[in-house]
Amino acid sequence: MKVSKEQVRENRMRIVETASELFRERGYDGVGVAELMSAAGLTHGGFYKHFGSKTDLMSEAMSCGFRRSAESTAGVNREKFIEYYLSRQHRADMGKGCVMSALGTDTARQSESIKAAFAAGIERQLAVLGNEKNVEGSTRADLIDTIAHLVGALVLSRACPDNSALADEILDVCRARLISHEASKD
Amino acid sequence: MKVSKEQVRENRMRIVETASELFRERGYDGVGVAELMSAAGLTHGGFYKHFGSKTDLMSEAMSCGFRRSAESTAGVNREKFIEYYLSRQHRADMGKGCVMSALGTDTARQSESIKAAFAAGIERQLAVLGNEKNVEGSTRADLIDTIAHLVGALVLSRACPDNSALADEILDVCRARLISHEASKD
DNA sequence: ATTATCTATAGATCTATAGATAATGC
DNA sequence: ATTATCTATAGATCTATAGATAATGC
Repeated sequence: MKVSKEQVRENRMRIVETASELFRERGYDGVGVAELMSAAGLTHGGFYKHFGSKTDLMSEAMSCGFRRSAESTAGVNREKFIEYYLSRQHRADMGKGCVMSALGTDTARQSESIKAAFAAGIERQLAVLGNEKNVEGSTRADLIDTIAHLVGALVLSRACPDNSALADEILDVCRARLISHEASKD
Repeated sequence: MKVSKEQVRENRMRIVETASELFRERGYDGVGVAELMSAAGLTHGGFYKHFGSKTDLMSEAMSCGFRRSAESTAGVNREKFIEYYLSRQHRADMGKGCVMSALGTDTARQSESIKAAFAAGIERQLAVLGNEKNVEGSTRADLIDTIAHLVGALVLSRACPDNSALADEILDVCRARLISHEASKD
């Protein structure tokens, strides 16, 4: 049952990517190793040849999620980013969405090494947003402020009953404020 | 081993309050019924005479936490509230702090009835803030916007390594923005 | 007599490990 | 020969229930 080196690399990557989505969807404690491996098309016993522990995977899954976010954010200007971030679509798909809003609170309860991966992810996101033409005038403080605002709005909206008026109101209010605040600066 | 009716009420309340803190500290999945009851000074078998399930307790524990927050927020003006909310002290004590930032993401993954309790808590918090003299000029939209901003800043700061520069930077940047934004309105 | 709490346990998880297997890669 | 994956399981959880106990409250 041994597989080729390339297959091993591929399997490992698939585990990380599957975990990255599942952890965002259901939380760190909400996904077991067996289920995770099964979702990746493997049996759970094999897990420990790839990772020392479930916690070790968490760091990698987090970095993987941030990398994906950075990729899909590259080239998007501030206004488009805000519109995507506070969209119903993003709210509905926690597994494929922003890591900060999906795993922020989980991370607060975990080890320093996982927090370090989270902080690196924030910096990565700040760097991507800071690179865009349309936010050339933005300071680092502007970007931090915007990101915190976005994360809070999404977290609160998701915690409200599905399709409730309040859930939508939160997104709509914050979107309007965030975009008009930008406009008033120009 | 039967106890008086008053003792029963007292025990029930203590379970809810203990749960309210422990859930905020370690998350819904991070606290077991046995440990919870033990922290409340009881044995775990007795739990199910008080609550139908652990999930049922979650709703009550959440409302309890929001009630406490509303109590301690009453009479605090906007600027003081922001300073407390984004303080190192609040960041360090998740168990006794804001429910929205501690359980927002947990709630997003739970049932509609728990989300309803969360939404009611948001409304309660909005009502308290809206009642304060110093925010008489604030619209509902202003308050929602402010709360989202605060929650996001705290969630991100807590997810960064303890005492890291970034963790403090997030609090400091958002505090300055939130307070100056208010000042510019006057 | 009722019933809140206790002890004990059922049954289902969960993380991690042990040992067998079989295909790769020297 | 090495080793990634498999099956099987150990040992520790976790939620929930069953039955005993003993003090309240009719």
